[in-house]
Amino acid sequence: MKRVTIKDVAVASGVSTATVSLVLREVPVVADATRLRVLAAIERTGYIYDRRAANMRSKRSMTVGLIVTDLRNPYFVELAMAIEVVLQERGFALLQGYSLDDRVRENRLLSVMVEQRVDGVVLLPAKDTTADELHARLGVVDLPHVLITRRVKAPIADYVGVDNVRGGDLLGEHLADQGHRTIAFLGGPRSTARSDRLRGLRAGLKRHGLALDETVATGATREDGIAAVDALIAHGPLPDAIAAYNDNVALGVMTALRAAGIEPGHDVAVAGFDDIPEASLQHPALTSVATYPRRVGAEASTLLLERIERNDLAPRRVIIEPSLAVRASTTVRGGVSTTSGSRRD
Amino acid sequence: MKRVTIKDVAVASGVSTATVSLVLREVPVVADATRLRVLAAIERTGYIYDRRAANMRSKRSMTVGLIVTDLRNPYFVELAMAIEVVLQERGFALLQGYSLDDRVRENRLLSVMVEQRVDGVVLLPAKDTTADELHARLGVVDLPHVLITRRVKAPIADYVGVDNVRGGDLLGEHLADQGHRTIAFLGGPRSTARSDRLRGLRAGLKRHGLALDETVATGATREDGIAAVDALIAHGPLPDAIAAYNDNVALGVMTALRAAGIEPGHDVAVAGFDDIPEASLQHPALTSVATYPRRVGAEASTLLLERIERNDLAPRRVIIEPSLAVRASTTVRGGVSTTSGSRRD
DNA sequence: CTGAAAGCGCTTACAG
DNA sequence: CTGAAAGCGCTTACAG
Repeated sequence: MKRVTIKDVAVASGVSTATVSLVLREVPVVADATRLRVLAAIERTGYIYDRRAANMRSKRSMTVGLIVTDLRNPYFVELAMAIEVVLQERGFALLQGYSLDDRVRENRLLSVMVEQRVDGVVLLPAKDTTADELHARLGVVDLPHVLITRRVKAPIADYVGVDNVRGGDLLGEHLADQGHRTIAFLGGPRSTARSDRLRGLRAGLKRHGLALDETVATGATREDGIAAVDALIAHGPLPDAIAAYNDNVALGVMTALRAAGIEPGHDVAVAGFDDIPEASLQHPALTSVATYPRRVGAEASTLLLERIERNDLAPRRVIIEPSLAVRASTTVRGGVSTTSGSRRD
Repeated sequence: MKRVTIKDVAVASGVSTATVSLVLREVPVVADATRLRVLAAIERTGYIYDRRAANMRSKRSMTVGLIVTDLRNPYFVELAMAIEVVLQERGFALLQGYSLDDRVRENRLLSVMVEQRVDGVVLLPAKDTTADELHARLGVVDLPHVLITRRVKAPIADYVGVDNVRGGDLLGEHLADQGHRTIAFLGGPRSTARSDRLRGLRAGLKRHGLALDETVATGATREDGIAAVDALIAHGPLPDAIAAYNDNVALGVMTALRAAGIEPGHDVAVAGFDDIPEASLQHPALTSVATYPRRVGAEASTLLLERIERNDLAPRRVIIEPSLAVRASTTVRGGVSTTSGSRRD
């Protein structure tokens, strides 16, 4: 059975294909009587619009690419879903892929997206992606794109991220305020996010005359948090507080402490970054630096849509201000009991 | 600047566009000398393949649609990522969307995918999706598709899921074996998965002369688990064991118990379904019925690829056998201490 | 092994 | 307000 095309509809309604096209795109020039006749023919023939053919001719694809590293981090899930919802509403289809933090996979995904002629790309770069690489893939073909969350050196693209230095600083201040004197930082892959968080944390603590015990960079998973605590316990006395690279790691930290008979929040304070939904749903609830993935996603979508309209804009940067969600995991031990609510953006 | 096309490459290398096309598709008939000349011209001109144009002519799109409800459930994340990896390897681009369990959103996503002429669709149906609807969207246009995880009534499509009755039965047996006498089932939206799990659980318990206290159906989130426990506590004495609709709910259950000063695993046994990665990373580690999302994803991908090749196959069903991952959350109290390892598929 | 021509299903000027 | 013709960038028969 042959596919029904615009031509069949034209014949069935006694008009030209151009007129059918006008009706389909709801261009308001068509006379009402004609329009109704065409719509009836569409109904009758079971015609289905071929957006690919349309886009091919009109040089748009109404498709956007979205690459994140790994959805097993709830932070990335929030980000991806926020972007999907916004772009969906604007009529775009989303070509999505996961780089698994692997440059080779990332490159392959970008190639496919370029060959499929997406109108633009939102990219959370793999941890070792370079600006040169992005230029070769996207810059050369002049494809609108915006980077999120992770910076690359010498960027020449739009970027949306959070002020991680500020976030670290907020947390440092808070931990010092709560009377914690020895603080360790655990987990996280070497990245701009990690070094920024660490730097801010140091600055916040320093103002109170405190320093930081850094431990080795690892990954960003719960397993990494567990491993880091196991290593910490093997090494010697525990710190008063543990600041984790992110909430995923922090949740691993809480599990490992508990497994060792140490009550998180009570015996050792624990805090994380991102304020993923799970953070407020722990007991004790986890103090966390909120980094607003939904807002990052919304901003990134907006920037991309603007750039798709006109790609001659200078590179822009949107930096989201973090905030601290104070909860029981850092306040019980210090004695300053707080009934801080959860917050969601 | 004009886009470089196959025509430019043809001119630059002194052959016809047909020959360039043969080179691009690596059809092995082209003479080596010619091939090299064309490849050089591609390099020189900076030509980039337009897969959309190619697909349009050849009636394939090399694109597959994937719709899941909500990535905030780690089970769906595993599923989505497994499918992405398999199809990516086979050269397909993935158009992904989230229905948020909303039929209207699901329908819009399906429309877009159909209009974009995807080669096939993998769908995790929203909870109230009907077979009629799917037929109207997909059946009428003869679009290959496979349903996963949730059944719809009177299906006429390929389906991959897990044997939830069997899973419930395994858990019922285990809880009875461990000496738990009063058991409650908490959470979950009304769906085939829920009623199957419940039915199996009842059967397993019944063999040991035990019955089940069912509570109301809710959602499938941690919040739902917390709310269910709060209601349970308000109502009266706690059961020996709580079987949660899924691990998400079970984790909420553990949090709520702990917040009430009740130690999960020690004071009340807790178990879930799915064996998401977090399950084995809790303390106490969570007993869970493993439902193998990665395997479901892999099977679904295979079925879809086969159906894209030939769509006249009769509907097929693949039912994955669940297994029980026994951990401390159900074994400590019963005294039968088990050092069951974690398992991942 | 290579080329000339037609065609995939639309939209886009351009006429009228 | 509507139509005839050309064209988007490829692949597909068909010749030779």
